[in-house]
Amino acid sequence: MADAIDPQKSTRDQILDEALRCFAERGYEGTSLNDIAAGVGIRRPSLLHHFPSKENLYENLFERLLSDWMERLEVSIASPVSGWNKAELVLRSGFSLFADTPDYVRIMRREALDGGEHLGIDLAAVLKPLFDAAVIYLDEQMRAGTFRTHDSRHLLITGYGAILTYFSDAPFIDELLEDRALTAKNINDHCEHVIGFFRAALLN
Amino acid sequence: MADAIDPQKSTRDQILDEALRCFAERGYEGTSLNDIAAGVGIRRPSLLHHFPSKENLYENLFERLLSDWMERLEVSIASPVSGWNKAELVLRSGFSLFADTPDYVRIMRREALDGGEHLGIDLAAVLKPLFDAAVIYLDEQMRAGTFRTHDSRHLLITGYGAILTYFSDAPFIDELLEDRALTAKNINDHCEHVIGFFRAALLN
DNA sequence: AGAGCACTACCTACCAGTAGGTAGACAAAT
DNA sequence: ATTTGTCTACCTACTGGTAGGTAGTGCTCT
Repeated sequence: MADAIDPQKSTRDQILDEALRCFAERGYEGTSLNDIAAGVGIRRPSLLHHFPSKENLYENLFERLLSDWMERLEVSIASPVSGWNKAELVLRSGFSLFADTPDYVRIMRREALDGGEHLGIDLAAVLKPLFDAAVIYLDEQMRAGTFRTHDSRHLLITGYGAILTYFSDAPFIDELLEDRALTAKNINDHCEHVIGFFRAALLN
Repeated sequence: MADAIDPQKSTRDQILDEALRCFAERGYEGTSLNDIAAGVGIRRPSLLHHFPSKENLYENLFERLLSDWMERLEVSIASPVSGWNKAELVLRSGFSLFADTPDYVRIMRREALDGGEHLGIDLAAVLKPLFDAAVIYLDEQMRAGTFRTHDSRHLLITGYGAILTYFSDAPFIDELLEDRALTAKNINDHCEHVIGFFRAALLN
C-alpha cells in the first residue's frame, strides 16, 4: 500500500507494484494497461516505454516473485533441523512467506488455475524439484516411523492446498469468518491451526 | 465431452455446456462470446438470442451449478449417521460431487479469488449456513471427545482448501504427479488420502 | 386446403467502446 | 548532443451488443 505512493521508488518499480496489485485483484485478462498506468499516474504509452508489452510486464513480475519465493523457501528447506521440527519450520516459513506477499499468492493461484498459459515460465517445472525433494524426505520419515504413513505426494498436495487457499481465497474467507482473513491475528490463528492439524495427523 | 457434439441437446443447453467449459478454462474476462458461440457452431448474435447478455449467461450457469451442489451436499449432511462416519460421508460426497463437476470447481475457485464480482449471487452467503452448521457439529464432537480439539472454523477452511485445490489446480497438479490428476484412479487415491489424513488428525 | 400470421432460431452487417501497441514531438538531464 | 521519460494522436483488432432480415414451423381462420 504505502509503496504505491512512495515517490522514492523508480517508475519501473511503481509499475511492477501496481501491476502486482491489479493482476492479483482482477487477473491477467481482467487488467488493462490503462488500469496499471492510471494507478501509477502516467499514460499507457509511458508504461510501454518501461516494458515492451503486457506479457513482458507480467513475465517480469512473475519471475521476480518466483525467485523471491524460491530463495526464502530454500533457506528453510536447507536448515539442518530434522523430523517434525523440519516440517514445522517449512510450514511456518511458507506461512510467513505467503503472509508477506498475499498478492503473489493470488497470482500464483490464478496461474495454477490456468495451467500457466500466460508465461514462458513453467511454474510446475520450477517447483517440481522442491516437490520431489519433499517426497523423499517424507518417505524417509515415514519409513523410519517418525511420521505416520500417508501417501507423501498426495500429502504434499493437501498441504499446498490447505495453506495456499487461505491466502488466495481471502475475500471469500472474509465472509465465512465474518472478519478480515488477512489480519495478523487471523493469519496466525490459521497458521497455528494448520500446524496443529498436521502434527496430529503425522505424529503418533 | 460427449455432449458437446450431441445433436439431441437444445442449443440453449449446448451453449451452457460450452460456456461452462470456456469460463472454467479461461475465466470470465478471458472468454469471449465468440469463443462460446464458435464452440456451439453458431454466431454470437444467435447466442445472444438465447441469453440477453454475457453476464446473464454467466449468472444462469452459476445458479444452476450452485443449486446442484447445494442439493447434493444437503442430502449427505442430512443423513442420520454420526461421529466420524458423518465427517467421512460428507468428505466422500464432496469428493464425488467435485469429481463429477471439475469445471464447476474451477469456476467456483475463480469466483472465490475475485470475491464474487461477476454475479448478483453472493457465493459466501449461500455457503455460510452450511459452514455454520458444520462448525456447530464439529464443536459438539470435540466437546464430546469424539474428535480431537481443533479450531473448527479454521479446520473447515483447511478441509475446503485441501479438497477444492486438487480439482481447481488440476493442470498444475498434473505436472507435479507426472500424470493426469483427474483420472478415476488418482482422484480416488487423493480422496482416500484426505480421508485417512483427516481421520488421523481427528481421531485418537 | 390454403392464406395469413406469429414465432423461433439463425444470419450478415453494423455500432460504440476499449484493448494492446506504435509514431513522433517535446522537455529535461547528462 | 544524446539519452531518457513522458506526452498526444493514432492504428488495428476485437469486445459486447443491436438492427434488420430471412428461412422454417405451426396455428388459426376462412
